[in-house]
Amino acid sequence: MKRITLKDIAGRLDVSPATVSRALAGNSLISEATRQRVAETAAELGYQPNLTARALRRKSGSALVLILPEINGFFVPEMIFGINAAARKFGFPVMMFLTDNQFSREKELLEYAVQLGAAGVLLSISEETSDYEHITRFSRDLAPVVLIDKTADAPELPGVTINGAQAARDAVDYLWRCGHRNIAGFFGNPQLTISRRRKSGFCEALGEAGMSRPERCCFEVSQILELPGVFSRFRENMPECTAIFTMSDELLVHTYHELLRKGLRIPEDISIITVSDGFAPYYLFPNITHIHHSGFEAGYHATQKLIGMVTGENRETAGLTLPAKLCELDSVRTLSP
Amino acid sequence: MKRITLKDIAGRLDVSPATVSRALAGNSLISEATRQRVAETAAELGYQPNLTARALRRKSGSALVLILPEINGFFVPEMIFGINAAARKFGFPVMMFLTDNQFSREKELLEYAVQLGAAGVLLSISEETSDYEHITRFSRDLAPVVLIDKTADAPELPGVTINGAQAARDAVDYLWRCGHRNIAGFFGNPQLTISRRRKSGFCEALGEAGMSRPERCCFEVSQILELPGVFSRFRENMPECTAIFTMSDELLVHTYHELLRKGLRIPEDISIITVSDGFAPYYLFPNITHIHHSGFEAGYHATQKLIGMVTGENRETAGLTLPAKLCELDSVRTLSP
DNA sequence: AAAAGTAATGCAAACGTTTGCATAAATTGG
DNA sequence: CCAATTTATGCAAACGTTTGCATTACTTTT
Repeated sequence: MKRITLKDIAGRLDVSPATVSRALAGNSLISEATRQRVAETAAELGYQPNLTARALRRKSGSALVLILPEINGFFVPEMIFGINAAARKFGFPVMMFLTDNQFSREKELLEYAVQLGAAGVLLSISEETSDYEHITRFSRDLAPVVLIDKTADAPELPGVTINGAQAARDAVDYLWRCGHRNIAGFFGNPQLTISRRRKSGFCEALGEAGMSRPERCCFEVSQILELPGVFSRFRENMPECTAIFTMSDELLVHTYHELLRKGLRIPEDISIITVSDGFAPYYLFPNITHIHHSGFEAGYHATQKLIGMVTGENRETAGLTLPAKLCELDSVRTLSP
Repeated sequence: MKRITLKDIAGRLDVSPATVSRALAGNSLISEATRQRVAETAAELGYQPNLTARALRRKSGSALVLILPEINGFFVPEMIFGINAAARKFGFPVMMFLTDNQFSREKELLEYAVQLGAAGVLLSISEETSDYEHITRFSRDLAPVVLIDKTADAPELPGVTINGAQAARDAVDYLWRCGHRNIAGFFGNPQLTISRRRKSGFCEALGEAGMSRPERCCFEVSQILELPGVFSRFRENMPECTAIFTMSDELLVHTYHELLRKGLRIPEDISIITVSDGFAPYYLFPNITHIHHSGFEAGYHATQKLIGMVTGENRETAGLTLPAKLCELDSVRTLSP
């Protein structure tokens, strides 16, 4: 089927394609009468603008490119939902790509974003990424970039994330107030800024509470498959542990599984607290006390910020730190002194 | 920064843009010598093709459009992973959109796919969709469509999914073999073909095993928030129930939660089996016996099929039914007769 | 009534590629 | 050595939109 173009409408009405274009765009130079007629015939013929041609003429498309290291069932779905909500609100399509946590692929995909004429890029950096030059270059020369969730320590790159250190501190403080003195923390890949931030918040809070060498209480899990091994080490090193902090939902559910497998009851034998977007905590039993971090909000705000930069309405490139809030459920026991 | 175009390369080498285009495309008309020189200068200048211009000239882009009703943490992430794997392998970008399970939005997005010049569409239909005319029209006039996971009973539209009825039968047969005679089934929105198929498989299997009125054992949950209410009804109606079948991961984890909340032990007090892509079953405890349905495979095959249709290599529009396999873990108890 | 201004529209180029056709140069055959 | 063929390249149009700059037809001012 041949697609209807501006020329077809123009031909029907005996006006020029330019007039039709302007009429549909609501240009004030066009008389109300023709605007009407154009709108009618466009509807009648079922005209659909060719966004490819438009993008070519305008020298840049309207699509946002979303680059994620991977897609798992935790946090990412809600974040994508938020991204989509904001993108739809402002009429931007979203193209999604996965880097599989590979630096080389992250670079390739940024180049690909150039080829596609992306209006802007939402990037969650890969585990392997420690050099941000490809990103700064892209954002300087080509299109705005906003980092999301897995952000970097690069001040010139705006990022949207929670204050991970604070979230970890809040968790530790809460456990401490509940009487826990023997607290373990489970963290993801230490390569990632996000892991380091949460770990340092955790350690600082323990240190300030008077613990010496809080690093002893930290367990790092680069790949989720390593968890059972790390968990065994944890059991050997901290047999008296009364509470666990996990820095993500993924660590939570797998740690939960290990705990139940060892016959430990939550929270009678051991307490657990996590950072979460609030889904997993509700389908585990008992419901898991957590520091709530909305994936939807992160996605929505990052996209809104990016669109602001794309349209030029928002020039400031400061990042955004989202609040995280304690959500007290049933997985932490209060110890009597 | 100005992007490098074919003309820039052509200017440097004193050849025409046409020659450069052909050289880079590997056209055999171009001499080996110039092909070399072109390749070198292209690399030197950092040429990146403008895919927008290419799409305009070719009258259709290379992007695949993925339309999903929603994005949750179950099944969808793996499916997207599979889609991305196949799309990358063949060099197709993927644009993702969500319908929020609204029919009107599904239609809008299909139109939008036209505007974007999609090469093909992967569609998982919304809960509200019962009329497929917009889809058949699109696939007839514009670009190929492959339905995925949430498919329709429309023979002219190729779909990739599991044999849901068979999966449900397998689950029932297994429970029956384990000695269970009082089996309940939990199903999603009955509007969806996928729910109806699984439910009918469930009922048929129970019927063939000798149960009268197997519909009594079916519980339908349109919105996951309704689950607690439906679960209460289940407890009243089937107090002697010894085993539960859930048709999806989402139903599984929430049912699991309700069971534990009521103090029921799995599998001592009650057995549970589900259809799953094999993630949730491993992080719950005990590990959940399930009929395994790979989301990755579904996504990968659907995308491969779509690309085959796009490139014209694969003309046949028959759907694909993926195998589902029993994975025996620890959540089903064998009852002694 | 001529000059100046305003309103509505058209012309044509441009965005970067691709491709049918023409052409030029090199090679072959007679 | 000329004609026929092959090989390599260029020209120009096309894809559908947008937009600066004319142009036309009115209306207002002097």
